[in-house]
Amino acid sequence: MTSQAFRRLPLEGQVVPISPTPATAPAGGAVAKTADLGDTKRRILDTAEELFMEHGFEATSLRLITTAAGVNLAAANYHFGSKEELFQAVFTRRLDPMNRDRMALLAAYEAAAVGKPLTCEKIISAMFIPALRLARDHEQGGKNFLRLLGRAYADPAPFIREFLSSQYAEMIGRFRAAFGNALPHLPREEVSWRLHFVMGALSYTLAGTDGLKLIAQYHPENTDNDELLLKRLAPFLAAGLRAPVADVQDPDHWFTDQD
Amino acid sequence: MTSQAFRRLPLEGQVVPISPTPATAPAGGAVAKTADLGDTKRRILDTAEELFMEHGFEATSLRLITTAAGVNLAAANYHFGSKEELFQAVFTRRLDPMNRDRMALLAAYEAAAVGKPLTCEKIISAMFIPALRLARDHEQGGKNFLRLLGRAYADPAPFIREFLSSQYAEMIGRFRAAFGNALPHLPREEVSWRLHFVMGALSYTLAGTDGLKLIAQYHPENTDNDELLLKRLAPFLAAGLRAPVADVQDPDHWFTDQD
DNA sequence: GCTCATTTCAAACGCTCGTTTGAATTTTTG
DNA sequence: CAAAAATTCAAACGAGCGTTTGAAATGAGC
Repeated sequence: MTSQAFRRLPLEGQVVPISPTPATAPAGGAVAKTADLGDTKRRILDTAEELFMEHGFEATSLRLITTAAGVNLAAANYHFGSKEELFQAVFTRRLDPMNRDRMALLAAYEAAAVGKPLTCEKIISAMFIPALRLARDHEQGGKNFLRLLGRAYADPAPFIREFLSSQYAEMIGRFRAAFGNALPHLPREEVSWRLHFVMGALSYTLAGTDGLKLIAQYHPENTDNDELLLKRLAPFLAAGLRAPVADVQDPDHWFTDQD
Repeated sequence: MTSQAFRRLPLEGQVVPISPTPATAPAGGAVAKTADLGDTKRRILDTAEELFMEHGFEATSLRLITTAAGVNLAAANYHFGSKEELFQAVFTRRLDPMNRDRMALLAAYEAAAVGKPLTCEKIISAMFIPALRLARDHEQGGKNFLRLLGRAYADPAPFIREFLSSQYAEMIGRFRAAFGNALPHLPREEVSWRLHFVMGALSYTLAGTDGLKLIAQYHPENTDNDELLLKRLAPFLAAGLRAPVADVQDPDHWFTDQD
């Protein structure tokens, strides 16, 4: 507490108010005259989003980011404080509005259903539609972010895990409750497990790593068919959610017979 | 090609023959007198497995591994050549026998079925049982490895992706064919997609990151219930695999109505 | 017991990393 | 236009990285 008392940070920095109209206003791209005003921050964010997606957090250096963005190395620390804070800023910019949309959409569905429980497909669509909007609106940046998000789910770095947990806590709680209402016969614990599986398939799909080159032979470059992808995933997950509960007390069926 | 002509490597190293009886012989643990013979290599492998699982590839340094293993830093490069080769050795040691078991089990099921197509549950169990055996046999090492494996699926490092692809190519092909026979009404492309989703949920579950603290409130320390976990996952996935095919040509149902 | 190959060890190499610094520059303000 | 604030810049810091080296220690074979 002696030498590093105050770090130089821009006065505007760190406080990132959620834009009231994030979808309609391109957030800085409309102003034509001073295109370079506040451009550094956005350029760093965009480039970091792409490179973090491509190489992961640890393997992406600030030098790589700032060089690719065409800005000075020190600008990253000046505008964001540290590499971790930059990483979080990349997420907050898009994840916060997306989860807000998800919860708003779920609430709209529930209000329209006036008490009746929603179908699983409906709840799943409340999770998917905001993700698809993100993928389409910011044409390439959005897709980069979804892949980055999918990979971050599996990143072992503690600060990433804690950050994502805090970002997702509220949304997960709402959707768990919704699935619980949609599947009243299912034990609450089973609902949690299946929501876990849903998140797994979703994040793995969004990550688009295609680790096993499973789909590559059919879609060597799956450029614009994120919709198609999620439209195949939704029925799969809905059917899984509605599956009969396994008899956990009778393990013999699964794991002993091998004929 | 002038200075790095030949690297010093142990004569036995790099060539890791698949043990004919990997499950019965503990592979080095039985010899009591010379417990330190060849112990360095195994200690490095075990420690690397645990630390790679805990921190990921990039964030785990060789110094961290060798210090925790109680061996000299240079021993890692001496026995394995490089950090990447050590990483691959960690995987090969367990992944190769596991996938071999999976294919053997699938073949045994198919032989017993004499031409009749297997059920999805049966095929899934051929994927799960060897993984469960791994989790139980080497009591803690196996579980560490499964979590490491789940995380590696989402790792963006190119050498990891290529390595896993080559390791999995044969097994995935066999299981895709099996699922194709089990679900003859499904287009082949749809089978590939659903196998992709299965791998996603499986890897996410095996990784055990529990990024969103979904299950934590019920199982703060899920120590010995990997079986339970996979027994919940199997019905979920089987139901998803059998789900009716989505009408891809009619996107309106999913993505336009929001009432 | 001597020889020779194998393994271990401490030390160093060159390099990249995230971060900091202080001056130069640009933008804003009065 | 001058003063002040905000931003950019080149340069450097200390630390940690993977890897290499050559000598010391340990093993096996005759």
